[in-house]
Amino acid sequence: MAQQFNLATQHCGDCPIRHRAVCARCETDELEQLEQIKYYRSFQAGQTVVWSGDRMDFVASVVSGIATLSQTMEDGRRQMVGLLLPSDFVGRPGRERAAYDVTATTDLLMCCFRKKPFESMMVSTPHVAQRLLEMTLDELDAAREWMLLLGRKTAREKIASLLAILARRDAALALRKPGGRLVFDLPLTREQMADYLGLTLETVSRQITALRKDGVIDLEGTRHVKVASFDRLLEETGDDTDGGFLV
Amino acid sequence: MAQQFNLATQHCGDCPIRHRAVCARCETDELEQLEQIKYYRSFQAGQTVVWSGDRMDFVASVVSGIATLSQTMEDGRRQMVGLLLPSDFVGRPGRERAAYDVTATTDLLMCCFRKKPFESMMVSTPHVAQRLLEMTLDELDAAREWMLLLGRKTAREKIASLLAILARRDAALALRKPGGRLVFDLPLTREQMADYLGLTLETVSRQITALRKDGVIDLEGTRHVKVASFDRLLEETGDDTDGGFLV
DNA sequence: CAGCGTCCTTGACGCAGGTCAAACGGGGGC
DNA sequence: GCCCCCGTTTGACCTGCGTCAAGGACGCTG
Repeated sequence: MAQQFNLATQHCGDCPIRHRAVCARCETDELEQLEQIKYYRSFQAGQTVVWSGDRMDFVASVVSGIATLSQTMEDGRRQMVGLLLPSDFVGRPGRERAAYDVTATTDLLMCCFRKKPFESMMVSTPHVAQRLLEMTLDELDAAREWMLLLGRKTAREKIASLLAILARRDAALALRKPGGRLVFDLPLTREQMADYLGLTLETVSRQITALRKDGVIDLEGTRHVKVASFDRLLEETGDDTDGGFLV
Repeated sequence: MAQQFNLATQHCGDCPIRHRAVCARCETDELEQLEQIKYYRSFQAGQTVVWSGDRMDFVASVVSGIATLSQTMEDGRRQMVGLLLPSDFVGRPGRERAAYDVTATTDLLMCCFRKKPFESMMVSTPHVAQRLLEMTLDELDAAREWMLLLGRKTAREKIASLLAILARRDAALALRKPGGRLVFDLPLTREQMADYLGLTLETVSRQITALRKDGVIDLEGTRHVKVASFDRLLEETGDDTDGGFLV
């Protein structure tokens, strides 16, 4: 299912996320250094990678699959605060314990770096630190976009926004433009979507049904989505349609 | 009102945010470099610093006063996505245009760096880049905390959380512990609080009244807050009371 | 094939918070 | 002193989404 790139003989040069992950800017000698402190770990769909508050002695890149970051309140209310896709970075140099629950929502392969030596590399090899800064700034922008969604959008707009993000990402992976018709699979259950959007799973289900009835999307089974017109979907997100995306 | 530190003869060595801003880690020779590309700008309460989408040829540190970052939807719904206090950083190296509206909510003094030379320094002086990464990671954590608030907290919990943050920060500036009784002024109008919390100003007003009636806070006029018991306030935020704060 | 578990949908109902409207209060200008 | 403006409070009403509950679709196991 996930591209099984051989765990015994992995070389960074062959890595599918080589050009987008935290190592993107590294020269070959820097890669060799990274190679010495890295190891792979894989998780099954549904498994927890770490619990918030746990000691965490590595940082990592997602190689394949999808993971989530989430926070839980004492009474069980949960909010997802990050959706990690291939090439995304997990963990914070200089921090000893995980600040969030990290969960594999699909089968997941992570490229882990031992924290201590990684922290040294942060100082010695600027290319790693530079790339990490860039990625962190992107994440901050995404988080702020998400704050607008959580604070001000209606349930329908939230669903449309999530679908638009997933569609865009899917198109990006397949190197297509998200212009016309799109087809993709939802990588999240209704409950996970609800946790992402600050809704209940019932509301998610109802709004998806509504978007289907209104012809914005088409569903085959419960996860397979067809978007007839991406522009139509965008109209439903409440975002500026015309305004170009920065980034 | 703001500590008027003389704009004509400013030296980084005397700067009130010297030890906490993006320049915190710099040695004296690095400071001298920064000094050559910096200039001060001040804004009156209510003024806009930049509009989202505007060209922005500087990055900056807040020296004194408070600024906000916010996003606005076409129909006028607004969400604050950042509250900038002294030492906080504004702008993104490598980006040409502002991604958010930046507004001065009090009289504001900013230490601006011309973007081009600042970007060169990012490469040449690792201390600047390191500090910026650290600050950005902190901001990302704060943003994620805020996502939990926006997505899952009740109106009362939102208000209590905001008050707790303001109280904590005020105590930090004054070098006191937020243990017992606290007194501070709200730096935001009810409407700005609403924009921060994803509420309407009416709901903010009602919940503040409710907290006052329940003896959690005490109000003198409309902005001056007394917190009898910080622990009591924390109970109202919905957060883990016991759990230590990471950071 | 029956039985079960997981995920999803749908309906009925209630309430937290949004909307609309009116009025208050304090500070500044004249 | 008076007026006006802005931020704020309060009330009455409404509605979007949450809650609770039931049932359907699908896949897995025995």
